[in-house]
Amino acid sequence: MSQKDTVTSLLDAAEELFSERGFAETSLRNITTRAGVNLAAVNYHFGSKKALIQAVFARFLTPFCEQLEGELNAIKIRNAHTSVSFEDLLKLISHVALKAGQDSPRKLGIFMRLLGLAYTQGQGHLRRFLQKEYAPVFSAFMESVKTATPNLTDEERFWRIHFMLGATIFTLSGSDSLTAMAEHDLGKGSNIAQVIERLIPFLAAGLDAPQLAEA
Amino acid sequence: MSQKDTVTSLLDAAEELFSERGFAETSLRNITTRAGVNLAAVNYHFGSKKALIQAVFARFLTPFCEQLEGELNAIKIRNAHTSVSFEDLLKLISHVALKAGQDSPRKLGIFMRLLGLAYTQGQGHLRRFLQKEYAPVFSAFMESVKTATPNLTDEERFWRIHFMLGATIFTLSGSDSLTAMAEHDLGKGSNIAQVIERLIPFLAAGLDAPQLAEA
DNA sequence: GAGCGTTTTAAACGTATGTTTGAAACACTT
DNA sequence: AAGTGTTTCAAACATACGTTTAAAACGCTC
Repeated sequence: MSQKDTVTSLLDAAEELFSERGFAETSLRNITTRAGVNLAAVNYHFGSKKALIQAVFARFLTPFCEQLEGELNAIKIRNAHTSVSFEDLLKLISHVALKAGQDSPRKLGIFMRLLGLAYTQGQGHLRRFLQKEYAPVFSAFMESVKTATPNLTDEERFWRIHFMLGATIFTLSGSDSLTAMAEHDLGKGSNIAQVIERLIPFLAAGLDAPQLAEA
Repeated sequence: MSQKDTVTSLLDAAEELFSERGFAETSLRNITTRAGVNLAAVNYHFGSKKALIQAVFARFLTPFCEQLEGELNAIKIRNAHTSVSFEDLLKLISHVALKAGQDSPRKLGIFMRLLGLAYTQGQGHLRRFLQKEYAPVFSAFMESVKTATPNLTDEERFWRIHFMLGATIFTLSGSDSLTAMAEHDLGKGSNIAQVIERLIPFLAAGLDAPQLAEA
């Protein structure tokens, strides 16, 4: 009956509750109750609710970005003379993402939902935190995308990347309810890895779509 | 100096503030202050904050769905003997959407952001309201999509529709900040109509992507 | 086992929220 | 102009929130 320590329990509870209800709709009392710890524990261990939110992201994002950076360098070295295709990059990032959430199968879905919330809910402090903390790795990945898609104009690439981001975050963050819907309507469910398998050809085809003539 | 009546001012203010900050983060005092009316006006005219949220959606969605239903029937009659292509359906719905927000150019973006919030934020009452109120039109449109894409398995179509939904909601709801980003990074901004123009080929290509073999 | 830094606890604090109230102001018919 | 139903208003209400506090409990070294 190894009981987790307070900090881990808090992060676990906060992660789940935030992903279910959003940040503002989740109170510290909700979190501490589910974690089975005292209300004051959040402010004692993290300092504030905002800091707790950032810690939830950091726990997932820090190892994820380290892993991504490593694999990115590895593939660049491996393909020093040939070129890295965009589909290679897609597979690379989805592989790293799946591995980052491997301890619990739902983790990746939960985190994708959090990422969606980070985009949509106010939480200016969160955006600033993510920017300051993880921008370099993100930029490096974007540079690789750029050299992998030399046929696209910068503008077209910019927008298509965000179309892909939207499709990914939206469907993976809602994968719980979507697979439930699919199971109900079609009799066939899916797990998140299967959704990603379906997603990749869709994204690859979208990125390769015929380009409108420039103005 | 025609001053709008209280109900309209409240809906306008609520719409903007909700889309900027989310539902829970926007207080009735924020709304009534911006609307220039008394705090009690919300509960007098709408009954509660929840009812106000639903009213904001209804103001956009009711005419939108009526329009969509009409155009859908029209195109079905027009193409009684030929078939309606998926790209026709895409253009149809984007046309109706652009028209629905035509009075103010930002309206569509604002509403898309609200739609994204409806998906991500708790607000169970909202989902129930939207389901009860607008499910029939949505289903009719989906049926048309189904007959327009006979080559897709039900499962593949289900997922690709949601990939498309995600790309659309995500990029259109964030079109303000994304166009700002594009302007900053590339020196070229866009309006929402141009984003939709870029979106359509992307979505069409994704939907037509080669299909994996069934298990 | 005494002493001490760390952690947990129950209680309270101040503030902000959604909602209700009862009187005042208004619009409109007779 | 009186009367009536509707709308506005300032004030208060009860509740929930994030945060702080001071004491108690704990873990560990000497």
